[in-house]
Amino acid sequence: MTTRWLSPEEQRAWRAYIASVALVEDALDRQLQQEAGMPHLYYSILATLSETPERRLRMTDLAEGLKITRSRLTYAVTRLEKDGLVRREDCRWDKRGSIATITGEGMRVLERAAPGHVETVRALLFDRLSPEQVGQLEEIFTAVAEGFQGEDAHATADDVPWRRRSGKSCS
Amino acid sequence: MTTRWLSPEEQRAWRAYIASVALVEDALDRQLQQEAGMPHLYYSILATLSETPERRLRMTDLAEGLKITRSRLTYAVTRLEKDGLVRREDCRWDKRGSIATITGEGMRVLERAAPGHVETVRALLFDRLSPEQVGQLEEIFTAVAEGFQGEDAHATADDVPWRRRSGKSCS
DNA sequence: CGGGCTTGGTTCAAGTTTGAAACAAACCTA
DNA sequence: TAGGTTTGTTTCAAACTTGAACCAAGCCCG
Repeated sequence: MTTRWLSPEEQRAWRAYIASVALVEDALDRQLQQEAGMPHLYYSILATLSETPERRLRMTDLAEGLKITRSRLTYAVTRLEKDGLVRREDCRWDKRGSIATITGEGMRVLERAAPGHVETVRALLFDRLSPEQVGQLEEIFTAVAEGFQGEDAHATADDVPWRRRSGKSCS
Repeated sequence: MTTRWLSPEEQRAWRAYIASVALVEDALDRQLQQEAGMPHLYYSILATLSETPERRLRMTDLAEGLKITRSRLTYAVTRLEKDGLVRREDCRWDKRGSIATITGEGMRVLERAAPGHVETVRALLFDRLSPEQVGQLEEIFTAVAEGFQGEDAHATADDVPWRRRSGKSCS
């Protein structure tokens, strides 16, 4: 089948998207590195843990929630643990499991960094959008994210190079 | 001033955005790694060079166009050069300058990879959006990107941690 | 001309990410 | 219940990114 290239409008959209994502991620990383001494992902790990009822999450669930690989998470948590912001505990029900908890110190760092982070997100993104656009943004990326949901359910997953096969949640 | 936290809707939009960006970038990297043996950025470097009238660009211009740091580009071009897909030439007008050109082999690799890449972009993004949403996407990220334009022009740039100071284009 | 500042690019070490391989514990199932 | 498969996590080496430091080459102005 002959390739359906991107239309001019799609191309413009794609380019604007790619450029913005790079700029926003960079800016976010830089801001958080400055104010909290960690990149955005690490902040997100703390944030995710802090929002959980027990302030703890199994590694796999955390990785899935953040859409990152397990090994990336392992590395990040090891660093955060070294910094005393996160602690690892054993899972009582499943001896294979490892549970990450945010420490008091972790909470303090997070709370100290949060305002600046939110300000930055606003400055970079929301301040530049109309209320309708915020709604559109949500719909667009909800749709995009949905495209990935249940990936491994399909038998075709193996054929498709861009799909990541991964395990199921089980916390 | 007390922090203006994100509204629930903003929060949903932000999360969907963050998750999708991670998923899309990963999928893109994986697909290109499979089919072209290089990550998305490297493909973009080739693509950018190929679209230029002379199929060449100064390092700084290339870096600015792709919104990446010079050092990142240096590394990437070194690799691509090692693979024979890009060549470095001296800039005659400015002896400091270095110009990256895409080689014939680079063009071939690019052309071979392009259809699969476009397919993937469609599958991940455009196939999931209505025509109106494509327009919205473009407007949203054009606005976001514009927020960064002329960064260094402002005297306040130094105060703001998320801004990257960089030189002007001069090709 | 002769510093001194700016610009274009690379280099280097430290940090991060990737993907495959290794392990161990849980889960079948015959 | 033994043996094989799946699941949860880590490990390891190779690749990549970051930011600061460095080196030239252009520029500017007295």
